[in-house]
Amino acid sequence: MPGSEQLLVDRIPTPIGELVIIADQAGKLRAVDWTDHEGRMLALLARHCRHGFDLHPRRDPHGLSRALKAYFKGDLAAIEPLETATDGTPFQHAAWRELRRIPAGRAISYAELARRIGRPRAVRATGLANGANPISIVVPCHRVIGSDGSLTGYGGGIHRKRWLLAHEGCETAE
Amino acid sequence: MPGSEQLLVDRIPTPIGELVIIADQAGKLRAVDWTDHEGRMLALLARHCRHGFDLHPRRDPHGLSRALKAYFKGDLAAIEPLETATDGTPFQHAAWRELRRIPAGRAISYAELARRIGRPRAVRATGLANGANPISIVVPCHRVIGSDGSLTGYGGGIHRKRWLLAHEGCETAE
DNA sequence: CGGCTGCTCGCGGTTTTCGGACATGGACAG
DNA sequence: CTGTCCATGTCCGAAAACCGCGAGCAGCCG
Repeated sequence: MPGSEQLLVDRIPTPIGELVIIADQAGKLRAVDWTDHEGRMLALLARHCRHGFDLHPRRDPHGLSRALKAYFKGDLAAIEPLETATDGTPFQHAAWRELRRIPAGRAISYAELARRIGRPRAVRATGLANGANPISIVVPCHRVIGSDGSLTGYGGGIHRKRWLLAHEGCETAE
Repeated sequence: MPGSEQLLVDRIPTPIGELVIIADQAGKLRAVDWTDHEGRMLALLARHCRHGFDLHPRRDPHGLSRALKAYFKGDLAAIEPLETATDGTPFQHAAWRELRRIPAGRAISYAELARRIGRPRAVRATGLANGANPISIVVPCHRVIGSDGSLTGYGGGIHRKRWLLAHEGCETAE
């Protein structure tokens, strides 16, 4: 079918569940999410690929799986150079770009994130944009927590957010 | 920009105004419309090419312009073998496919068209699908008229519909 | 008082929902 | 013969709902 995106998909195990990795032929990440939320992820993808897409299983596409495995083994910086390609509104892009500037081991509040993208009052909207992030872990939406230090929410489940922050050596309240 | 469609565009004069012809690299027609409705056409294209598209001027792409010129010179069958590639809903595709089965020189009613695609009661909807046709002339939406023989409507203007039907040797009321 | 808890309300981008318009025509009432 | 009503698919605009928040305030307890 002409015009339909040809995507590469791989799956890797992690201490907190299996991860699905989707890349395009240019080597850019299109989506990363937990297997048990695969439906939601595919729905997100489908919304942006109007012409449909084909998923081709491929071991370690463009070295992306290797990088993610390294991250889980303790090489936190392994995911930093990875390139991503996502659709989304200008507001969402601003939020996601800002997320990648948060270093591992740090966590900021939703209010702080809103401030950094120049929309200090769009606090709740920032939370929404966070939840719409198609690329878990690499775009570290888990590094944003409540102003009072509580973990608030996470698409993959709070326990994973807690694990990831601990893995990155971040002391958080609660 | 990766993922954006590369399209070829040409323009030809006709007795009833300039025509814009848009083809893809595979040689299939993507759109045909009158210059004075170009805005509407581009909007239609944009709706279906989410990732954007680039238009490259090209004389007579894949022989399509030549075929259309031949049609206007009297070789009515010249446009019949041309291949098209369009987006659209299943209902629209059914309508457009059925349109191409109407021979030059014939005109049927919206009700008859609705009957032929198996939705005898979706008469008005058929008119809408007709109006959403991106490929004027080649997909001959002008060959559909009111049950009482009146020309009803046409995206490019009624006068063009009348001219086209006369050009094809079709005697219509009004 | 000082500190903590819990509730309420406003914030703003995105998604969903809803109502209308339209390239018609047949049935039915007056 | 004329007017009215309705079926039917799709798009568009407006309006409302939805939330991965956070500040402000009342109430409660030592």
